[in-house]
Amino acid sequence: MTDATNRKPDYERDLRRAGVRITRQRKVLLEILAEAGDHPDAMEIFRRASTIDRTISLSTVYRTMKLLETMGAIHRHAFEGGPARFEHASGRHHDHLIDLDTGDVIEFRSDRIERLQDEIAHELGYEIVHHRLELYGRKRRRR
Amino acid sequence: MTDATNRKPDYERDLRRAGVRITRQRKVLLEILAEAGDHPDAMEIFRRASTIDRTISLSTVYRTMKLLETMGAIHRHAFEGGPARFEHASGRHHDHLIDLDTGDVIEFRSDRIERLQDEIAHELGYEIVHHRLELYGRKRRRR
DNA sequence: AATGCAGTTGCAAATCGTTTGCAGAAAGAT
DNA sequence: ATCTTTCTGCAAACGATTTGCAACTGCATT
Repeated sequence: MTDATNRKPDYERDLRRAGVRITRQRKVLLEILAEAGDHPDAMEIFRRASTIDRTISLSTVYRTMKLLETMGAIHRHAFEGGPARFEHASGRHHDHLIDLDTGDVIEFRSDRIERLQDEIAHELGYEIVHHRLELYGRKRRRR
Repeated sequence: MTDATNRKPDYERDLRRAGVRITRQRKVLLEILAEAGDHPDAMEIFRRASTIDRTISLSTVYRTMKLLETMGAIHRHAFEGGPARFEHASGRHHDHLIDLDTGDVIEFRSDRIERLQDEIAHELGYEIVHHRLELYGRKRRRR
């Protein structure tokens, strides 16, 4: 349904289409999400937004994230039980490798793993709705 | 190191060995964890413990879970960003399939997936310390 | 069995991340 | 320009978890 191949998705159009208003603060947050190359949490998004629009509130960040999530525009992660971190849902599905030393998040995908997951769920009598695969590791000492 | 094949691990011995005291409340909590076939959260553990020992406090549940976790005696999960849920670490490693309708947690394991994960991490220049694979799905309509 | 002390507890208060009630502000249709 | 409805900021509420503290208790010692 949603065009998932575009580099920069037109969130505003989606929002308009969903009948929600395009407010100043939503524009700012959308912009930040589109530009974010990482996986910021609410506080970090709030900080970034504040530099553009001093009046934005943390509540609005949370409310907007929830809105965008239910619209399927972003994904919410909670690595290691930490605070929720967000990323735009524009690209292809992928999983995450978290660098335990730096906290960096590296994206990857494996069709073979996806296929195996489906097989397993199927064997157990289930249909997968979504899944979450997180690898936690550290850089291999380069010898 | 730790005997991972036993049905019922001797937590008490491990605790003693680690130089921590075997208190009345720890005995109760250990017992509950050993018996739990599910993945209870702190409040649920507290409830179960209360039926055995009326004086146990929720703080002690949390403190003990943290202690056992750092000892490697239990694992902590946070499915879908919910409250932490615990399980004893005695058995073999496994992943989880969460039934979205009932909340049931089904354990499974796949050596093939584990192997693929290692490969992927390796390709990215990483060594996996641990990982987390959660499948969220619903029972397949039996036709 | 009594003693001593560090480790442990229950309680209440604090903390963290997140949500919510409310009155005022501002989209967007008319 | 006006109206209706949605949205906002603020502060207070919230749920899960942690912590400070004074009282208590394992347990090693006499």
